[in-house]
Amino acid sequence: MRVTGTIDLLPSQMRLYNKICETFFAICKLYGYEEVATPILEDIRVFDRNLGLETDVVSKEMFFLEKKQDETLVLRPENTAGVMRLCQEGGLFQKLPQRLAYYGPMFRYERPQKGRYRQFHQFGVECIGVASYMADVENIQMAVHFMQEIGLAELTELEIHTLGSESERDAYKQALHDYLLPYKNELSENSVRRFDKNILRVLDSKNVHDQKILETAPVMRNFLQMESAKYFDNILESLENFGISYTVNPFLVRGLDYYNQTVFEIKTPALGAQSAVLGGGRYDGLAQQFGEKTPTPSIGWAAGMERLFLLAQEHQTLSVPPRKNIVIIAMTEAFDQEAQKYASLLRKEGIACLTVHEGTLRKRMKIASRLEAKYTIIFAPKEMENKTAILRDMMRSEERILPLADLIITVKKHYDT
RNA sequence: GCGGGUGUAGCUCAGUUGGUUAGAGCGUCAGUUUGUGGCAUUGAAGGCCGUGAGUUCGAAUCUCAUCACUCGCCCCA
Repeated sequence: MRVTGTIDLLPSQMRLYNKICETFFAICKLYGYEEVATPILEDIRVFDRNLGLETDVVSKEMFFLEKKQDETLVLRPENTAGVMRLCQEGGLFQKLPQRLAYYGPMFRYERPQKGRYRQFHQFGVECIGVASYMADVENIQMAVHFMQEIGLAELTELEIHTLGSESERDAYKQALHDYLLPYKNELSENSVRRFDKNILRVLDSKNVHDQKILETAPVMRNFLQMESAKYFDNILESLENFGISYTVNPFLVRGLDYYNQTVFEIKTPALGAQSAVLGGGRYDGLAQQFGEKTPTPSIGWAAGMERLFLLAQEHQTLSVPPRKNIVIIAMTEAFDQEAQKYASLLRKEGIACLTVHEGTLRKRMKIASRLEAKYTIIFAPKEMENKTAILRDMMRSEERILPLADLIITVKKHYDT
């Protein structure tokens, strides 16, 4: 009985899964991002105020653990706040800039759906302490690069927007509120809810009448001061120069309160309702929540492993290498020891090797085949009399008889070809 | 939290207006000159028809409940 909202991964799936992980960390290495790890368990205070008390993630989606005295523990619902905590407690804010990466399980108590699970895994990167817009560009470039490397570039697209500074955003929200208020009883039920909860989300309404009202609504762009506008334009210009295509989505609103200025998402139409596979943005104010005296320019993103995995699996965008095992078959028990001995020798050479001890030769060959054997070595009575063994190339269906003394060196020679 | 759909073999699914021993394909296992895998072929095993109650002479099939999965809404990765 699997717990609701969790998934198992079979060996065959795990290979693709690991390939995605390896790709992520290879990208991190190329951009100079170092891996960190924080606990899955955190004090609730890491998240509640920092993500926003009114956000869904905090208000209804966290897994609580039994209270011990006056501390309340939760399973982390995301990891940007956790990384900020790590930076503070590990003294990393003293040595800026920091470029950090993480991977691990996150937990949100939601209704499971395709690509949405209660335990899911996020890849994330955070660039802390670089105020230049080049940090944004680098970060986004990295995200796009990651998509390309796992073959999802064709299936996804980048959307970007800016929320401006906190004061600019507040001014805009106020203006939007003032504009929409007279229309409030005309708005769709959904938009009314958004009006009260997160007014920017009203902009994203699919309702035709709502859209008509929104046609003449104030736009964010006009509330940006010179500095913010220039910052955003610089990013867009750079993306174009680097050949990264994007769509400016003025309705892009992120679900966590700590974002300011640049926000972006990588979306796919191929996953049903779960269109976002990666999301991120700037969060210059978050470090202060963890004790920094002044705003610390920071930007990062997180990608959902399960969503990437589903896309890569369904669209077969990533090839996983064959296992390339060597399988040793001892045809009679008398050769078991010998088989193990040669298996050990091969492993010492860094070559993956298994032995098969049960059943008829036919049966054992089937097992070797299923183990994706590149070569099968057969220790058979007739050949063993002359200190030789059979080496079978499973792909080519060719065999030859080799002196035992040449076995290791021959396999080693052909293993990587 | 709110809607819709589906639960039959390891997997993907059939199962006719309720009617005797519940089927297929794939997979598994065992054979097909007992010293050779993939292909082909023969055969076998494998199901409390999600769970509980009800209607009925009789339920995989109808009703209710419950659980799980799934797709949307909301939100997000």
